[in-house]
Formats: sequence, C-alpha cells, structure tokens
Amino acid sequence: MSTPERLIESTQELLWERGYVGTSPKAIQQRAGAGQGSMYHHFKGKPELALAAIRRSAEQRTALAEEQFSAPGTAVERIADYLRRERDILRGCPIGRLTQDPEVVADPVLRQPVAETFEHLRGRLVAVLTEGQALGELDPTLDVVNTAAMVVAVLQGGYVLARAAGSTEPFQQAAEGAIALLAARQLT
Amino acid sequence: MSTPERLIESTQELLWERGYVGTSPKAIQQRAGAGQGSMYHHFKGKPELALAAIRRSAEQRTALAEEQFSAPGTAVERIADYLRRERDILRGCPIGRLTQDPEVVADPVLRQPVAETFEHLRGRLVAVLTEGQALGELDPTLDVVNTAAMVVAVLQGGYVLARAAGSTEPFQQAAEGAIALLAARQLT
DNA sequence: GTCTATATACTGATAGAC
DNA sequence: GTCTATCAGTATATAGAC
Repeated sequence: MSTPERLIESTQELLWERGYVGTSPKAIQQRAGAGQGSMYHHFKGKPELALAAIRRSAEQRTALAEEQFSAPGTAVERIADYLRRERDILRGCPIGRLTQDPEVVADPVLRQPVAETFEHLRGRLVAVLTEGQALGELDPTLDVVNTAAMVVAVLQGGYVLARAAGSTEPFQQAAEGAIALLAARQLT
Repeated sequence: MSTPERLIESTQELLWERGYVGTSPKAIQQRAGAGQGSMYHHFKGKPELALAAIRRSAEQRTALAEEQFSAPGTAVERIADYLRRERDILRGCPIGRLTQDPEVVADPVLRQPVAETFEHLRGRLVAVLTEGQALGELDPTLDVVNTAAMVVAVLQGGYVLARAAGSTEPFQQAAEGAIALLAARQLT
C-alpha cells in the first residue's frame, strides 16, 4: 500500500481508539511506518489527515450498511439481523466515537461526514420500515422516522453501555429489547 | 467553596467537555482559579483528581435518577417522563462521555463508578417495569431486563445522534420512538 | 496552603539536505 | 519522496521558598 494510504488508515485506527486530541502525528507516523518528513509531504498537517481519515471511515460504514440492508427478509427480520450483526462491540463505533471529540463536532467540515453517515443510516431504516408497512407486515400507525432513530440510538447507546460495563451483555440486551418491541408491532 | 472542591468541579466539567486526555492540569487550575502548587498540594496528580471527579459525577447522576424515578405515574408515564426530561442534549452525558476515554475504560478503578451508574439506572428501570407488570398496566411477557437496557441505550445513543447532527431532533425522535413502542405494550 | 522556579518529555510543525 | 535537524509551546510534574 502507498504511504498516503497507510497514513490515512493509521489515522482512522487512532481516531477510533483515542480520538482527535489523543492522536499525535508521531503516533500516526509510527503506525504507518512513515517518517516525519514523509507525512508532512503528503498532508499539510494533522487536521488535513484527520479529514481524509474521517471521510474514509464514513464512506466505509455507509457502504457496509448499504450491503447489510440489501439482504432479503421482512422489515423486522432485516432490522434484527442488523442489530445482531457480528460486531467488535467493546471497541465501539468508529463514527459514533467522533461525536465525543469537541474538535470534530465544532468544525462543520469535520462533522459533516459523521452527520451524513447517521442520516443515511436512518434514511435506510425508514425505507425498510416503510416497505414493511406497504407489504402489510408492519402496523401502519408506527412512526417510521422515530422508530428508525430509535434503532440507530439503541445501537450507539449499546456501545456506550458495553464499554461502561466492560462486557458485551448490555449491548445485546438493548438490541433484543428493541427487537422484541418491534416484533410486537408485526401484523400476523 | 474550598480549593479542593473547586478543583474537583473544574475537573468534572473538563472531563465532560474534553475527556481525560484532553484535560490538562493547567486547564484545571485556571478554571478553578488555583495555582500549580495548590493543586499538587491537594491531589497527587491528574489521575487522583480524575478519580475524585468521576466519582462525584457518578454520585450526582445516580442521585438525579433516584429523584426522577420516585415521581408518581404508571410505568410507561415514568419512563416517558425520564426520556423527555429537560436536558442539555448537545453537551452529551457526563458519564456516557467517559466510556470513550481509553484511559478510563482500561483502568478498573476509574471505570467502576461509570459501570455502577449505568447498572443502577438499569436496575431502577427494571423495578419500574416490574412494578408496572405487577399492577397489570404492562404486558407481563415483556422482558424487563432487555427493555430497561434498551431505554438507557436510546438515551445514550440519542446524545450521539444529536451531537452528530448538531441538532437535538434525532434525540427526541429516538425517545418518542421508544416511548411509542413501549406504550403499545400497555394493557388497556 | 500557595507561590515561583526548574525539568523532562511530547506536540505539531518548518527547513533544508539528499 | 524521504530524512534529519531544529523549534516554540504544552503536558505533567518536582523542589523549595514563603
């Protein structure tokens, strides 16, 4: 892989693990196996590298979600599959993590890819739920926008609870709790 | 207020806003109006101050939750009130925020107050839901443990979505989505 | 208890040789 | 493109005077 690519990838990992303020140019260089001069040749500095890394992470997550939701099944099945998907729960969400960095949230350019990732995800869930209603699988009185936001929030909050507990259990409980409530709105 | 108290309070605020790695002794001193020597006289260093601040924040949040759940109403009403409570949503949760700090999560002593705060909160919600079932208000087939975890996750995830969007709207949507699903399990 | 002085390491970058 | 040298500023303290 090229040096700029390795630098971006290392920055993605470090932003995920340690956040913006916890990620130093030196650490990025060491993880990428690149020298000081090399990094500053390809990127103006830490903010430019962070932007490239955040955009890359956002694209990757959106592509992953797109793939997930193209699977077959009823609306509730597809959402349950999404919530139960194999995840490295204790590492947390690489996008959600960024919402705790004041430098990211305060900068419209850095925040935009994060905002778009969640907007896209919620939009995709709205589509799945609306389809379920159109097919007569789901209660048509269900508010699809609120329900979609709830599903994404359960996921992001599940990561928080799991990391607090040092265990994946609360994540799974929250996911199953949401799935059970959704399943109760299926039409038989 | 005494100097140690002001130092703890300043550390609480900075940990909330900027996290462990983003909080420097110098910034703590400035916010507290205390000098270098004064801070190191009262506390061994940053780790000790952080521990005191985290414990304090955990106690305060637990007390707040305790107060909230002692209000009257049906199980669903009390949970809805909790989710709709006046909050400074875009600032995020001072406890949930800490789960993104590797230094906090990796240290059992620093993580413990965070873990206990969420355990207590989920336990309190389990009690409210169980009471609702015992009183015949709520569907007795509802899994109270999973549902309680879901409610806390919606809250924590709602903060994440709101900060990503730069707007409180997704938080409120997620909360209303959860409330509507819960309300559907009430017995008439 | 609080202050100033001092110290080592790291942060984030620039300059210029190769 | 990559390397080494250099730099001002910050992080996180310790020492000792007052």
